[in-house]
Amino acid sequence: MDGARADAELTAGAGAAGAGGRREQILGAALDIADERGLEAITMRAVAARIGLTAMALYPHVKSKDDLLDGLVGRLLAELARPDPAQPWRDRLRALGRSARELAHRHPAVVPLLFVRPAITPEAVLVVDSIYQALLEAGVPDTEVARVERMVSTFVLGYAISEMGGRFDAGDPRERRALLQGIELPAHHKLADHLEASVSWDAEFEADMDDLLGLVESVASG
Amino acid sequence: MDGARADAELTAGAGAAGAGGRREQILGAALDIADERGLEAITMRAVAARIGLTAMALYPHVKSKDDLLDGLVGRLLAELARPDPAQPWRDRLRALGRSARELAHRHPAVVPLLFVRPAITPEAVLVVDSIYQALLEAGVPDTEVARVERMVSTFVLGYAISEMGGRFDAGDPRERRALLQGIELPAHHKLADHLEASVSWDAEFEADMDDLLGLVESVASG
DNA sequence: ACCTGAACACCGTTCAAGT
DNA sequence: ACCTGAACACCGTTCAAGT
Repeated sequence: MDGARADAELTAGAGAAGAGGRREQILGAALDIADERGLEAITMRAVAARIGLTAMALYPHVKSKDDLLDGLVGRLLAELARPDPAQPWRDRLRALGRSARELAHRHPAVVPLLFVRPAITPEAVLVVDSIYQALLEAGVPDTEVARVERMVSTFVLGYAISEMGGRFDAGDPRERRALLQGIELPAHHKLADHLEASVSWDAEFEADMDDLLGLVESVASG
Repeated sequence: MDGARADAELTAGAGAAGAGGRREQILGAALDIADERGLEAITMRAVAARIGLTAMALYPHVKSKDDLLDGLVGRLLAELARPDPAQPWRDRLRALGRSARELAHRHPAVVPLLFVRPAITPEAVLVVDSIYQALLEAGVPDTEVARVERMVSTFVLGYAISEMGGRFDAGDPRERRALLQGIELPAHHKLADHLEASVSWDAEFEADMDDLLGLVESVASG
C-alpha cells in the first residue's frame, strides 16, 4: 500500500546520503526535539510543527510513530564513526567504543532506543561487520566471532546508556544514607572510602575497554 | 505533602515483606498487565480497573505514573534470588547472572526499565553488596571493585534485555538478504557458514559468564 | 501527490464533591 | 481517609475534503 513510497524514500535517502527528502527532515526535527526536551517530547504534532506542517502531513513519509522511532535509530547508527581499516584491531575496537559513547553524549535521550528496537538496517550491519573484521584479525575463532561481537557491543552500548541515564549515579548522599540506614551492607562498609570518591566515567570506560580487549585476546588464544 | 503517606507505605511494605497494602496490590496489577500486554498497556485506568477501582483512586498510593514505574523496578529487584553465601564467589556471580536472566524471561516487557531508571532502592543496593562481596573474595583490589561491579551488572542486564527485546535476532532471512544486497560485508561473507546457524542463548550466556569470570580473575591477579 | 480540519478513542492528572 | 465523576489538556491515527 505505502510500500512503493517507502521504497522510493529509502533509495532516495541512500543515494543522497541524508540530504533532502521530507523523511530526513522529519527525522532531523524529531532528533532535535529529543535532544532539547527528551524522548517523550517527540510527538507527531510537535515534530510536524517544527517543520511548519500539521501532524497528519507526516504520515505519507512515516508509516507510524514507531516507524519514525526506527528511522531515528538508523540516523544514530549512521552517526557512528566507521573505524580506519589501516589501524590495528585494538585501536579500531576502542575507537568504535568511544564513538558509541560520544553518540550517547550527543543524544542521551535517544540512545536507549538502540537497546530496545531491533536494528537490522544496513547501517547497523556495517558496524557489526567492522567489529567482526577486528575480531577475526585478533585471532578470535570463526565459531566465536558472533558471540564475542554481541558481548562487546552489549557492554559498550549498555555502558553508554547507563552512564547517560544516571544508572551509575549514587543519588544524593544524604537521602541515600537515610534510605539505607539499618540495612546490613558489609561490603559497602568495607569499601566505604573508595565508594565515597567521585568517579571519572572517561577513565572508567578506558579501563573497561582495556579489560574487554584482554578478554578478546584470551578468547583468541584459546 | 504526600511524603507522610509515602513514608508510611514504605515502612509498612518493608515490615510486611510485600504482603497486603494497596500499593503492593497496584504494583502487582501493573506487573501482570505488562506481562500480558506489554509495557505501554500499563495505564492508570487499566491498572485501576484490574483491581476494581477508578484511575484517580490510585493517586493516594502512588505519587504519579513515574512513581508507579519506579515501584515496579523495586518489585523486580526483590524477585532477584540472593546468592547463598556458602558458595564460592564464582558460583555466586553465576547464580546472580542466571537469576537476572530468568527475571527477564518472566517479565520481558518490564526489565528494560532496570536500565533506564535509577535504582537506589534498598533492594538494589543489597544486590550490589553481594556482588561486591564476591569480587572482594575473588581478590579484586578495593579500588577496582565498584568499577568491575558496574561492568559485570551492565553486561548481564544488557544481555538479558537484548535477548528478550530481540536485539540479537537477525530478522527474517529473506528480507534481510534483500535489504543487505549490494552492501559490502567482507567479514559476514567470510563467516557466512557460522552466521546461518541458530544460536542457543542459554549456551551463549554461560560462555559469556565463563569469559566474564576470567576477566574478574585477571583483574584480581593484577 | 501532498496537505488540512475535524473527529475518534484514548492518555495522565486536577479538582470539586461525595461518604 | 478514600473514592468517584466530570473535566482539562493532551495523545496517535482515520477519514473526508480540499488543491
